[in-house]
Amino acid sequence: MTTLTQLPHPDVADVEVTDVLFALSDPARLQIVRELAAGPLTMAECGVTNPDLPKSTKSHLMKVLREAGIVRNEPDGRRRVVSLRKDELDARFPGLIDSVLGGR
Amino acid sequence: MTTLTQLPHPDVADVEVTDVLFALSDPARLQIVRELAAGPLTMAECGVTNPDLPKSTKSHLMKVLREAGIVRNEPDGRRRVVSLRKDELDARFPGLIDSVLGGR
DNA sequence: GTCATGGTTCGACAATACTTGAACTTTCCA
DNA sequence: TGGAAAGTTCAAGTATTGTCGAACCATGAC
Repeated sequence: MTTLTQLPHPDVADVEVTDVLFALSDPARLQIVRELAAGPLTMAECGVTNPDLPKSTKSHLMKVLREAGIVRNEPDGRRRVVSLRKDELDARFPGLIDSVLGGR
Repeated sequence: MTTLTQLPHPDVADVEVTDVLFALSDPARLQIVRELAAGPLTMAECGVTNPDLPKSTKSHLMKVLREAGIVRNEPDGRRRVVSLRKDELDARFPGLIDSVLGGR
C-alpha cells in the first residue's frame, strides 16, 4: 500500500499563473507564505499569526499552497517540514513572488 | 437621482494585495487585463478571446476587476472605455502587474 | 508492545463566487 | 420624437471554496 507520508507535488511547469495567484489571494495562505519566505518551518511552527486555527484547516490551507506548486511539504520524523519552492517559482514566474511579498 | 454612468472606483491605497491577486486569478479576467495592457478598450472591443461571452457576464468580470482597483471604467458617449490603472498599481505594488503578465 | 504527538483525510455544512437572462438606463441617430 | 446600441444591475440557480470536528496514519518515546 502506498505510504501516505509522501504527498504529491506538481511540477511547477504544469502550474498556471492563475493557480498561483489564486492560492496567494487568501490572506491566511499569503501569511503562511510570508512566514516561509524566511526559511522552512514545521507545520506546528508556521501559522504563528493564527494560533487558534484548527489543524485540519491549516492542513487544508497548506494543501492549496502545495497543489499550486508554491510550497513543498516533506515528512521529517513525525513532523512535516514545509518550504517555499522559491527557486522553481522564480524560474517559472520571474519576479512574481518577490513582488507579491514586496512591501511589508 | 444619482447618475449611474459614473461607476465607483476604489482608491488603490485601499485595496489589498490579496484583492488584486484574487481578481487576477481567474483566466477570463486575466485575459482581459492582458488585452488592456496594450491600451484602453471599449467594453465591446475587449474580450475578443471570448466572443460568445454574454454581456452581463463580461460586465460582472469587469466589475470584479474594477472593485479590485485594477481597471478604470469610464463612460464615453454610449460606450464605456476600460483602462488598466497601471501607474497606480505599479506605485502600490511595484513589479506585480509586470510579473503577472510575464513581460519582464 | 502501548501511547502520545504531529499531521492528513473525510464528510458535512456554511459561505462565496460564477453565470446568465431579463429588465433597465443612457446616449446617439434618423 | 422614437428606436436601437452599449452597458449595468437584479435575481436566481449552480458551482466552487472555506471551515472544522472526527477518524485515521506514522513515528518516536517509553
